[in-house]
This record gives sequence, C-alpha cells and structure tokens, in this order.
Amino acid sequence: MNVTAFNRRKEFGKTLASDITHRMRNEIVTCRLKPGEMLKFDTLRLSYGASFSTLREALTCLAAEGLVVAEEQRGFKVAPISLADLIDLTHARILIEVDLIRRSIENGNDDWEIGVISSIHRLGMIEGRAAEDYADNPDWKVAHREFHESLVGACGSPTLLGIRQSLFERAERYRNISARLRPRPRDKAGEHRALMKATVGRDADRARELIARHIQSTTDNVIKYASDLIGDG
Amino acid sequence: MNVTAFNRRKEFGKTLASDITHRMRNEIVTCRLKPGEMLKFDTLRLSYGASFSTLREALTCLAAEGLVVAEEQRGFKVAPISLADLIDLTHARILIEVDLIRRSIENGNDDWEIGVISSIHRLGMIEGRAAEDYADNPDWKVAHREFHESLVGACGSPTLLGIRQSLFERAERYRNISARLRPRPRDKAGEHRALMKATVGRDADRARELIARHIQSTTDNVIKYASDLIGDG
DNA sequence: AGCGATAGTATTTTCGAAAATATGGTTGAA
DNA sequence: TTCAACCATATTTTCGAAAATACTATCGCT
Repeated sequence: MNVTAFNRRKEFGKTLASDITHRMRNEIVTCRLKPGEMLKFDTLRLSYGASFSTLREALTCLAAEGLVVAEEQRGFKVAPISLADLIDLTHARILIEVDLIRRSIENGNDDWEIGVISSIHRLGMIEGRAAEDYADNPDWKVAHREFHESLVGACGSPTLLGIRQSLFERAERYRNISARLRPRPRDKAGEHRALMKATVGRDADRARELIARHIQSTTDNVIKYASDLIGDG
Repeated sequence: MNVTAFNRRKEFGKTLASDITHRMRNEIVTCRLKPGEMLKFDTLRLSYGASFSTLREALTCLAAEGLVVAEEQRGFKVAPISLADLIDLTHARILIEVDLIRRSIENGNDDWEIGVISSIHRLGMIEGRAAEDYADNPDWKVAHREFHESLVGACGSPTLLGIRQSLFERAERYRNISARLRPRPRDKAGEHRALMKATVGRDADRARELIARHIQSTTDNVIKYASDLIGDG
C-alpha cells in the first residue's frame, strides 16, 4: 500500500487533529510554548506539519479547555498565567474535587478501592526508583494524575469529572512553576498516602480536608515565592 | 466594493465559524436539531452554506460545551438526552451555582445590586406583556438568562462563570421539555422575586437554598412526568 | 513635528477538491 | 446457512490556495 502525505504517525488519537491537540497541550503545560505567546499558523505549520484547518481545529479544542485564548480575527495565543488566574483556578478545583471525593467514597465499590490502592502503589514504585527529583519525570506525572483520578473515579458524575480533568490540566503549569520555586522538597508522597488512607477508610470528612489542603498548598507556595514573577492581572 | 462569496451576514460573532456555532447551538437547545441526530457534513453544508472546515470548527466548539458529541472518524451527532444526564447536570449546576451566589453576595457592590434589580424588572415587564405562555418567548429567555447571570455576576470567578454558562446552556433542552410536560404553570416569577430579595438582602443562606430548589425543581418535574419519555441511559 | 489617510505586507479565515476511512452489500468457499 | 474477504459507495478528514481582515510604514497635509 502506498505511503502518501496523509499517512503518518498518530500517537495519541485516531485523527491528526486530536494528535496535534495532545502534542500542543503537552507543550503548553510544560511551558515549552510560553504563556502569552502568539501562535501563528505559519510557524505552527512548520512545527507540526499540518494544514491551517487541522491546526485551527486543535487550537479551538485547546481554547475550550482554557489553555489557549482565541481573539477573533487576531489569532490564537497561549493562555497567559497570573496569580489571579491561579487563585481562581484553585478555588474552582477545590470546590469540585471536594464534592467528587465525597461522592466517590459514598459510591465506591471493591473495584474502585483496588484501583486506588494499585495506583498509589505504582506511584510509590516510581518515586522509589527516581529518588529525589521526580517533579518533571513524565512517568511520575502520569502515575500522579492516575492516582488522583482513581480517588474520584467512583463519583458517578461524568460532567464534573470532565471539568475536573480540564482544570487539572490547566493547573499543571502552575505545579511546574511551584516545584521549581520551592526551596525544600515537599512531602507529596506522605500527603498522597494520607489521602489514600482516608479515602479507602471511607473517612469522607478527612479526605475532603486533605484534598483541599493538597490543592491549596501548591497555590500557597506560588503566592509566597512568585507573586512578583508572574503579574497579578 | 464587491460582494463576494465570502461576504455575508455575520449575526453573532466576527467570524463565520462563531456565527454558525451560535446558530447551531440555538437549534440544538430548541431541539430543532434532535437529540442523538447524526450531523452529516453534506447536510450541514446545505443548511448553513459553509465549508467543511468551518463547520468542523463550529462542531468542535459545541462538542467542548457538551451539546455535540464527536466520534473520531465517525462524525458528529447532537448530544443525546437522558435522565441520567439531567440528574448529573443538575447536581453539577447546583454545586457551582450555590458557591457562586454566596460569593457574589459577599463581594457584590452597588452596581451589582442595581444590575440584579434592573434585570428582574426587565423580566417582569416581559412576563406582564406575554401573559401566560412566556416559556418559549425568545425575549423572555434572554431576560431570564440575564437575570440569573446578574445574581452570580459579582462572584469574581471567571473560570466557574464560564463553566456555569456552559451548563446553563446544556440545561436549556431539559427546561423546554419540562415546560411542555408540566400540567399547571409553575410560579417562576415568584421564585425569581424571592431569589432577588434574598440576594440583594445579602441573605446568603436563604439565596443558596432558593437557587438550589429553583434548579432542582425543573429536574424533579422531568423525572416525575417524563421518566419513560427519555431513556435513563 | 503631529496626524490622518493610504498602500503594501502579514496573518487569519474560508473554501472546495482530494485523500483516508468507514459502511454496506455481494460473492464465494466451508 | 454462515462467515470472511472484497468491492462500491458514503462520509469524514486533510490539504493548500484564495479571500478577507488586521497590521505597518510611508506619504502628504496642517
């Protein structure tokens, strides 16, 4: 069978557009595409080897997630970061996550509980191997995301789960900034274990308290050390 | 100046794609495009007079809002409706709206208070004119939306406001269904007045209680009278 | 100099054809 | 009859050129 221009590797999704969406999302949350940077089609066409329409579709997707902002007739740019945005985002995340973890604890069955246990175990294995600096280890990031997803996995609310996921992605850039700023490493592993224990122990009140603090603590760190680095507008 | 094929009326946004997004969103929430209906490009091209790429962008937008679902390589369809979806949606809306109205009451200044008063006044004027059946009056719908937006307008949380708006749109189809099913008209005007009074009276607890009941009541009505009409999957 | 008009350039937005993929039906062998 | 393989058709996805719009720099006037 012929290999044509249309035939190419599609790592993430089935369509090229969804593949590019994934790749671009990754470059935005790792700040390889800088906050506020203009996204010109000519440049993007070179970087991603796709046409206008395909890139446009990817950008539209990311704009809906809040990682990109579209100004009509004036193109797209990477969503800027700011202290105000971080605070707003954190509030939204805590509101939703607290509700979801409570309902997950109420509804969760055996399979859910096993999922929580195994995902924290996997996370621990990666942390054990990579010793200290697992902050920008991609494997750790995946395991970390999956652990948090497992906690709320039994909430039974597709709508809020989708929103939660999108907010989690938006927070990734701030997590990266926070990790770099922090003078001494944070005991994330301990927080995760406590969270896991409260959750599988069905102690909803404690789990809610812990997850709220867990989310808030990244924000507090950025506020403490970076209030001048990123504008507050 | 020449009128070419590109030159055309753009009612809502600056770009054709955003215009079509608006028009299609409207046709979906009014159920002129039926829940679950396949959206084929050839058909859409005729209806909206736009090209593949442009339609694709509009559909991508609506998919992000949850009014359309995309199945990769197999096209787009209008998001189906179901009792499960309505219940899920209602839960999410109450969680968010209750938080936003509380914070709006905390933060709201004089201008905000005036906005609430004037928007309910406008709503009352329309209700007075159209007598009984203002349920599918477009003017009433706009005024109704703007009244509810005014209540939460001072919350100071762009992220949650955006999510709220998207969920409000998604609920519109169920509101329409509910209105048709209801055996006797509901005293929405009374509910709105009570909500306004509690809000400008800065009685956060009462406002939260009232808005939660207000949202829940549409859902209860659908559950009561339409549990067989729309499947529960 | 200051400033609005304007021409030229850069960039985004839209289009419709062409490629890739899915769907549906038919054939032929077990 | 059943079922896999295959062709024909329907549909989606992608492309790159062309149109519309925004941006920039230059010119001419006060």
